[in-house]
Amino acid sequence: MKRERLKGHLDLLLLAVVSAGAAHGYRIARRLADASGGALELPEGTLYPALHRLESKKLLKSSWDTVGGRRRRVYDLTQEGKEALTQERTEWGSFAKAVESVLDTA
Amino acid sequence: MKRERLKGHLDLLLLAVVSAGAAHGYRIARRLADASGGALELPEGTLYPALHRLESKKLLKSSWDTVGGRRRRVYDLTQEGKEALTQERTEWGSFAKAVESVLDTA
DNA sequence: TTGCATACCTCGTATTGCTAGGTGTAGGAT
DNA sequence: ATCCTACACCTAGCAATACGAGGTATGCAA
Repeated sequence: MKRERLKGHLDLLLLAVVSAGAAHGYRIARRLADASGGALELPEGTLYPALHRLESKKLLKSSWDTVGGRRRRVYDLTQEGKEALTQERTEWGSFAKAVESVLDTA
Repeated sequence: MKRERLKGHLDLLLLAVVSAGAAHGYRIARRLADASGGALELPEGTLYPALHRLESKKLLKSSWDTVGGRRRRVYDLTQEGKEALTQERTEWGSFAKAVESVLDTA
């Protein structure tokens, strides 16, 4: 997958994955990879800054957890995040449809 | 449409539109808008630099034309451009499918 | 004790879409 | 005559963000 392809769609994906249940970063990445059949394997330099951005935008909230001596930051959707996800889904739909139309025409 | 959503997909769209027949910038923008039902209306500051990029990458070639006193730069696909388009289409397909899978799962 | 999976982080870079501003032609309306 | 709209091109600088590279640390199995 060409890099930068995610640009503008990563928020949607992360919010969607977290909407399936609160999870820590590493698990989020695993879920994404699984759900996409391996197509979406996020480098950590992409994942963590993106989660921090979403938290600073108040779309996610986090809390620290310790399991078996390992610390995890667990993320969950905020109310705003749920609304943003709905909006993002809609916009993805329009965008994908528009692209498909262009590709069909050409 | 949230801005930046195009990021990483603009090349595909431009190549696809030009593949329907050589055209100058303004016409390319019109075709894109038409084919997408108005969803994809490129600002000129997006369009022209993108065309220049594609030409410098040798995916498009251009020549000047004058019609009714107005000068136009007409773009057409190179062989490399045709191959890149095929590749881009495939990658779009995988990407879109991956995103849909994630959205369906979540 | 070596290696792997788990688990987090940040800095710097490159890419690229967009805003804002600029140039100029043609033709119709006021 | 003047204004407005559509046509048609361009660039500089900004902003956003995905990624590569590098760093820290735990638990467990070979």
